[in-house]
This record gives sequence, C-alpha cells and structure tokens, in this order.
Amino acid sequence: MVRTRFAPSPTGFMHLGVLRTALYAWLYARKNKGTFILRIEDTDRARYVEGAVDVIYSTLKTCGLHWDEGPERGTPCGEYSETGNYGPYFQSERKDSYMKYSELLIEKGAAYRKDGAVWQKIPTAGSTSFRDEVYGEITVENSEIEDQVLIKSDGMPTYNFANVIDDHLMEITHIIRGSEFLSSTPKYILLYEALGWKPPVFIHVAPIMRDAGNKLSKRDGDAYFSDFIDKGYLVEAVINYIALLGWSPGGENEFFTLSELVGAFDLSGVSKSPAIFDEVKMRAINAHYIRSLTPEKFKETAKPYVKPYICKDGQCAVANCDALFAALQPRTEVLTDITPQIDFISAACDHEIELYNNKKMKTTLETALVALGEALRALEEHELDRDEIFTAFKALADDAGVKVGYFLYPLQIALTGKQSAPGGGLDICIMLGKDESIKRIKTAIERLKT
RNA sequence: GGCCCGUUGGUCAAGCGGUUAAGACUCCGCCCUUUCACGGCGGCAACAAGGGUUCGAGUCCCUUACGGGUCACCA
Repeated sequence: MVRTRFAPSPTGFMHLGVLRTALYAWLYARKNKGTFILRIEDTDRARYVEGAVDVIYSTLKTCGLHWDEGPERGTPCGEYSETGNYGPYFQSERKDSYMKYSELLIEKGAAYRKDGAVWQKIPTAGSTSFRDEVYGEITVENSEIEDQVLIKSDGMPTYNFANVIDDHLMEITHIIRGSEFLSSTPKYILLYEALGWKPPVFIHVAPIMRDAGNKLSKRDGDAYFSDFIDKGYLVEAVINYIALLGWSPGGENEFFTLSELVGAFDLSGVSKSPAIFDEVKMRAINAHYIRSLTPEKFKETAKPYVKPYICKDGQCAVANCDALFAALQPRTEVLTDITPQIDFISAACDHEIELYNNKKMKTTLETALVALGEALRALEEHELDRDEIFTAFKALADDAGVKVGYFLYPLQIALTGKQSAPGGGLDICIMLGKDESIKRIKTAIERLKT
C-alpha cells in the first residue's frame, strides 16, 4: 500500500514549487491506488502565520488535490479510503512522540543533550548510503556529516527529526520532496537505522528556477499560486504547466487533465536538473485551455472581467453579448487580457484621427470619410444582419475595385478607436447594435470633416 | 571551500550505443482574413569542453568548466 504525504509549513502562501511537490505526491498516490496524507509542519513557532493553513487547504482543494488523511478531510469521495488513524496531523500536537523517541535515541547512544537541546550523534567512521528513485545511489562518508539538533531548546522538534518520526509513525512509504533535502537524507537514514526502522523510498525533485541562477522565490512577486490565479490563469492550466516542469510524460502530448496526469505520471520522467519557469510558455498553455472551453463555459469564466465594461447607466451596452464573447475567446491568453480589449464599449470614441491612414488597408482620411458615409447608408438601409451587410459592402468594394477592408477598416476605427479590435468593423457593429453604431459613425464623420 | 547532484536549441524537453537528434513555447516568413487574433504551412536554432572505451557515443568512463543543493536550535 502506497502512502505519500504533503508536509508544508504554514507560511501563508502556496509557492508553485511547493504546489508541484504536492501534485507529484498526490499523483503518485493516486497512480498507485494509495493514500495521500496532508500533514502540517508547524514546528517553527517564530514563523507562525494566522490563517496560513487555510491557504493550504483551499489551494489543494481548488486544484483538486484532495487528501485522504489530514487535519481536515478533503471533499468526500467514495473511492477514497476513510482511514486517518494516524493523527494528529499538526506536528505541534505531536510533541509527546518526539520526546519519547529522542529519549530512546539517547538511551541507545545515538543522541545526547547539549545547550538545552537534544542532538543527534553521527558515527565518526563508516559511510551512509541510500537510493533515491530520481538521483540513484548516493553514498556519503559519515565524517562529512555533522551532529544536528533533534529537539530544540524550546521543546519543539526540528523539521529533520519530526519528519523521520512522523513519516514512520504515519507509515509513509514514499517521500516526495524538494532536492534541497537530498544532502540531509543521510542523517535521516542514520536516524531510521538507530531506531531500527525501515526507511521509506525517497524521491527528490529538482527546484523550479526563476532563471539560470535563481530559484523562483517570493521576491519575484509571481511565485505563488494565487499570483497566477489573480493574473487570470486557469487552475487546470497552472497544474498542467507545473506538472511538466521537471517531469516529462515522454510522448508529444503536453496537455493533460488531472486525471490524465494520474495515468501518465511516472517517476522515470522526473528530471534531475532544475527547470526554469517560463511564463510565456505557461501563457500559451493557458491560452490553449481557454480556447478549449465551450462558449458557455468561456462566457461564465470571462464574465467577471467583461461586466464592468459593458454596463452603462445600469444597462448592458452590448447588443449582442454572444458575439462579444465569441470574439474574445480566441483573443484571450489569460483572463486579464480581456479588459484592455473592450474598453471601447463603454468609453467615448475619442481617438487619434491618424488611425484612418492605413497603408495595408489603403485607407486615408479622405477615403475613410467616403467609407463611413457608405457604412452609415448601409446600416440605415439594411437589417443588422451580418451576411446581408457584408454582401452589400462586398458589392461596393467590387465596384470600386478594392477590398472590403477599404470600407470596413474605417468603420472599425470609427466604432472602436482602436487599430486592433476584437473583431472587424462589421463584427463590432453587431456587438454594439445599430443605434450605437450609427451614433458613433456620425460622430466620426463630423470629426473627419473638420 | 568540503561534500552531494546536474549540464541536448533562448525556455520546457524526447532520446536511454547505430535517429536526417522528436515535439512544444518563443522568434521569423507565407497562407487564410473586414483590423488584431484563431487556424494552416514552412523556417532559424542544441548534444558545455577535452580525453578515453567501442567497429560506432548525446547515450558508458575520466578530467575540466559552468550550474544547482547542502554544510541553522528554518523548513
């Protein structure tokens, strides 16, 4: 029976690297029909942060990484076993165990007291070896290892000690954690040996880097899961991306849902070297997820970003919302891309008249005036039907020996004031509706005349 | 500095003794097109260096360089 654990310290934030470790531990447990345990490592009282555990709970839940055992059970789900007889799951509540085993170690001569703390005694001779599933066989001379504190003078265990005790008591079979612990693993091994316990399987994962020389850290301002959700990333996309940072499924597919990751996850694909975080790549993945959403789902997801801009005097300023959302979907990589694209809807059409000069469209201020006149006429003469009006413009363009853009581009400028709009002139007409469009065109014509 | 570990295009990465060294992102062209996007097609671009082993090395060994981790009463 595989039992993995995620053992974060409650710092108040969920670092992407930490989340990835949780993901891997969760995936490994699910993949092997095992148990995923959440344990809070709050042995450092100086670092205690109010409400920090809630960040851990909520992040895990929104990511779908439900735990089978822990301080608070995850979403009830039939397939999960209902054990949880290994609590408490807060290290601060397990002090008795740590004291008990530190006493035992002292009795065995593997630990001693100094300066009010209990220290682990490292053998001076020999060497210690262990096998890591990612890094392979590792051997260190005991002379290279130094004695370490097991119980701090405040009575709390150190992370190093509490980990060993808890992992054993909770019957953890596979430890998945950051590679920064690779160097201290021999000390753990020595502890397991001194206690006569069988060490679990170790799986160390290389860190996520900001660039070649620096780890992704809070100082960068965008290392936390919440930072990316705030920026408009979809949680599925974030999970998908970080899963691929430091692990490769091997094939050419790089899009995986959580359950697909469970099927694909394999330790052999875990990388030994650090991976540099690339937000541009993550954006691309996010864009893919957004485009894959059904129109309904996209509308629901994008609404909060659109709503402030389409409400005018308490009314919706958009005549055709579906058209708006349909236009936005392929133009959205992250949700926050939306707002700057639709500011034209509620804002007055005040823009640089120079925009009418466009070499590619072969338009100038003069031709724009003509085109807008035609647009106005077309709108007044026809129903607001895309095909019907387009046909009218096409005929006009053919007669004049130009492309439709000759007429439609000035219309877009008149309506949006933007060189790049989420749709062409006609599309914008449909979004804004006949009345608003005509109003804007008239205003634009007046400006062009002066 | 000691000790561990690592090093394939700008980035993520496949590869696990014999390949024209995948794929994705980025970037650049072209096509599509009422702008911008989406989409389609194509292109630029890599085995850190030097020694071995081998008929043959990105794949195995050694050295160097560079990078990461660790050496806390933090985790």
